[in-house]
Amino acid sequence: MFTVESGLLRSYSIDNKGKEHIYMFAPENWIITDNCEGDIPCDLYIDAIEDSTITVTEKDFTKLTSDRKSLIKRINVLQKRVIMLMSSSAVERYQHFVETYPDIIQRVPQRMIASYLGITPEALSRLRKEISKNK
Amino acid sequence: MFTVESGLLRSYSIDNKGKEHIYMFAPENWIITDNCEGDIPCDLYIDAIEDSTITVTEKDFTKLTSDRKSLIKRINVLQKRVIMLMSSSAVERYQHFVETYPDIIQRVPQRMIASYLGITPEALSRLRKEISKNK
DNA sequence: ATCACTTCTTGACCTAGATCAATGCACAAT
DNA sequence: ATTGTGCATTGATCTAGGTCAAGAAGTGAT
Repeated sequence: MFTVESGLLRSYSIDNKGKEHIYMFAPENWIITDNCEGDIPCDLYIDAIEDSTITVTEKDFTKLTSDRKSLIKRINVLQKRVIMLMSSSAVERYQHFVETYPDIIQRVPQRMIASYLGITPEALSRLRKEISKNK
Repeated sequence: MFTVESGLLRSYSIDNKGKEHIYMFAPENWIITDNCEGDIPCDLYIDAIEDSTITVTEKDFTKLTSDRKSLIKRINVLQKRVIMLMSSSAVERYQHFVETYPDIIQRVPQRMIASYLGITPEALSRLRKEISKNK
């Protein structure tokens, strides 16, 4: 976990085509971290855009209150979502959604899943058809 | 702040064309909230997709530690980012970025801003040209 | 001054997904 | 049984932004 005293850092991911996607900028007084918990790979790189002075803090998950843990978990979900929205196609986002929330998919109408994925119901319908065809 | 005991909730925003964008689903044992702090409008609606039982907790920002406040602030930034990625055009995202981080725009190369916005450097170049023309 | 390197711009073309309009299909109410 | 009403599907067309390739313009090293 880095606290930026001066300068400017960035965190970014690299997608499967080697393309960078900047996740966030961290100027003076910002905190930047990869938000990774233990096992899960975070796919987030951090480097400096300007000469910077930073202080490094060890994040100690064992010491976190359950309340803070749940906030961090939420940040991780959102982080994944931002990265997916920037770097994945509708098909990839749908497949990721199915894997991550297999139960929810049974319980909500398709137009809502489309809305969550950021596409139209029409696009979702076609994309599902395509997937089942290639199965 | 709602804790879902059973059932399924969703939170969503409505864009300027009246279109809904689901921000997240909340099944059993999830916590869902609008993450709004006092003054800022959050543009996030919550309702139930299935019959649900929930417990309501007042979030009391005055009692939050500064550490938790900074986590919540980060969530709000991410939330805005997800909603923008789903519902706004590249031009709108760029303009929002300029307004929100006027200083950063001077300090990083354009291709990085493009990368942050989720578009290519070429698209950003054209979009800036277009904006300056219509100014 | 020149070469190498990188960023930004511009042009031509292409593709994923949006939009609009029509149809089919389930389920509920009478 | 029939009439609605909302959801999913399909087709035709359109468009924002991507891709690829070629300049232009700035910067640093020799």
